Amino acid sequence: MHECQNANQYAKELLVWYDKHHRPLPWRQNINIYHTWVCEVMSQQTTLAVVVPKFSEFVKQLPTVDDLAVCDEDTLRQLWSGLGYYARARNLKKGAIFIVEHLEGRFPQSCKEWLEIPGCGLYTAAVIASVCFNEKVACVDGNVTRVVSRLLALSRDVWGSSGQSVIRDFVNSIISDERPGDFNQAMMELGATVCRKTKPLCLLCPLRSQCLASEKNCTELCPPQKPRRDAVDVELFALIIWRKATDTIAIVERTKGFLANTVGFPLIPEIEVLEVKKRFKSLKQFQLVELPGTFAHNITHHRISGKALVVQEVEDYWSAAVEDFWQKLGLPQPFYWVASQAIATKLSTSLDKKVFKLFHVSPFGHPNSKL
DNA sequence: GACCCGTGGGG
DNA sequence: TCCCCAAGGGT
Repeated sequence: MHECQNANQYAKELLVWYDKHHRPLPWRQNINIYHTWVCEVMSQQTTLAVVVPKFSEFVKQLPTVDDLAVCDEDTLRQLWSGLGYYARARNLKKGAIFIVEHLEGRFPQSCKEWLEIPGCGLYTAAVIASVCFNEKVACVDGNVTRVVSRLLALSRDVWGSSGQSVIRDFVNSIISDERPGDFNQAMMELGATVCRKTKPLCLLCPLRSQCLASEKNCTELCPPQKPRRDAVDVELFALIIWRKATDTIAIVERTKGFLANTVGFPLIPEIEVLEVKKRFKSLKQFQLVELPGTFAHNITHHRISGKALVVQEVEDYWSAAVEDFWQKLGLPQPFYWVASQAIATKLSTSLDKKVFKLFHVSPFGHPNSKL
């Protein structure tokens, strides 16, 4: 097992290094519970270079938990645009509402209490509790897992729940008594900048003399690679349903599956396109144009290849039969009409922006061009 | 435990 | 161009 006299040594060396070398991230300037919460949720599975500007804009537009709790969905989506994993934004707002409505706007004070907040798991609750409340609780993310697996030369699986427990127990055994928050951030910072996945900079590492993987020269084997799913190819169509009379375009709220909790163009599997085309073609009020070109987009392990179909209503039809027809088409609901000039500002997902680009550059599709 | 969910940046 | 991946959490 790990000896206690070493525990202080790990923390001591690490904190000396951290004080000297940590990056000046915006949320590190002065500790703010709301800021810490927002930046940690934003940072989940996301690179910090992308997070930093998004974080600043987010807390500028929504400075307090009260602002977040009452913000409109469109604002939230725009602030989250480019970050992905949109459930995080939904949970963040749910958490804000919970804090405002059930905790009288007072933030939870411990790791255990933070675990009750939507979107806060073991990692996030531990970071907030240690950084904001000086709670001595280990936080274990991908960086920390890598650092510890090398310190202990663990080449067996460390990503499953039992492996994560081993990592967490070890970190709890060496965590600083005086500065648990800085210690946790230091472990992550070390993993991000020195104990990197590939080409670790062992010569710069403050823990080198205590690192078994460095000693055995086996950093490449520790930790073992996370298992990954094979990519799956998906073909789909985006529908650009455009009312000429009002110059508006149909936007749907996606409630499940890909891009849940976002709004954008209706998406249908390639295999259903024929049926949809047939239904529109049976009505003289519509003209169909399949835009030239395709767009490529990845969602987790799905490799999406997409095309866009413009469905233009050249004579009035929707005003009378819209609800019924929409339902018969099996398109996502609810939907609403957005002025074509305002479409670009409504879209928040990368996929929708790619679709819009196909539309915008096309002589067949541009709202300002004559069809 | 298995599987789900986005995106931008880097090699 | 293509593949890899990053300060995870929910179901």
